[in-house]
Amino acid sequence: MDWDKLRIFHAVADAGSLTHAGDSLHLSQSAVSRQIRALEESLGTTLFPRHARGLILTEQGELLFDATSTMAKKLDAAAARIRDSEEEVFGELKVTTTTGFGTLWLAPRLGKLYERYPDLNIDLMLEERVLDLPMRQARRT
Amino acid sequence: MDWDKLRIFHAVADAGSLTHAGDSLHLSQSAVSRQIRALEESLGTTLFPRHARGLILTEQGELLFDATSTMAKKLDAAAARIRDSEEEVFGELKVTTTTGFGTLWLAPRLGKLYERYPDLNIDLMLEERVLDLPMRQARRT
DNA sequence: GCAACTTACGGCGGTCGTAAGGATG
DNA sequence: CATCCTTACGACCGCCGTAAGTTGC
Repeated sequence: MDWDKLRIFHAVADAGSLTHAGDSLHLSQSAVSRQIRALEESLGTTLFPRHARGLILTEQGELLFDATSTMAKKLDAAAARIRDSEEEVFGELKVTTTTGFGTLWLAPRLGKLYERYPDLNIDLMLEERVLDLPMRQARRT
Repeated sequence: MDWDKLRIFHAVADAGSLTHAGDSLHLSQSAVSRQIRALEESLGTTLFPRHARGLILTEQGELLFDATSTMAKKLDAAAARIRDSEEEVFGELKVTTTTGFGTLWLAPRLGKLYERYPDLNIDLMLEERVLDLPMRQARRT
């Protein structure tokens, strides 16, 4: 089963017509029609009565629409939480390392890290000696 | 957002590796890899740490996995209920109509109906006169 | 007749699988 | 060193959009 067809179906059931759903999905009416037909075939059932003026869900359609509504809701909530969780990474990060390692390995990778977490303040300290970590000179402030 | 990628993601998180997920999805490992990458890009986050021996979910991955688990569960339940609801149609259906209509319009369509509901027993009575419906001669037995 | 859905068809985009490259334990 | 993931590449499948046909009101 292709889950993306469920997304299409949900839009159609929500919009009440293939045409309107196609607009909001940026898809042609025929594309939506084919997706729905394929979904119906994979489920072995009819989701919408044939040829109604405004589409009405069958009993099976209602069942599926309940499911896709929950799915859409869960997905939105999760996406929102994911976005939030990314913003949680901030503050200062103090890093100490040897010059060679810092230059050759670390520096090229810091760009991506900073790109992902703009609120992260990175303090890179390059020295030839290795800091004594138990002394807590390298810590998150 | 392509919902089908969520299905792939769910299989991967469930299996714990791209390779194993590919097996159960009947997809190659590289295909799965690309789907996951595309999903990560569309979400702007990282779902799995790079290059771990057995894949481990990031915090965002856990969030998404919660959602897809619920989605998969809802979908399965709905699909089961849909299958059940189809089996509810059974019994005998007594149909009366004029010969012309029955032959030209109705008969070709009964095949599909019977195909969908094998438990439905159709009793087709062709007559030239129209039955008097209020007399309850056409009823569901 | 109009508005909506279905279906046929040609074209293009996307995804697949294979295979080679790089990383990890 | 074995296993897993990533990436490059060529090919193919499938889906899209257009447009014509059909149905219901």
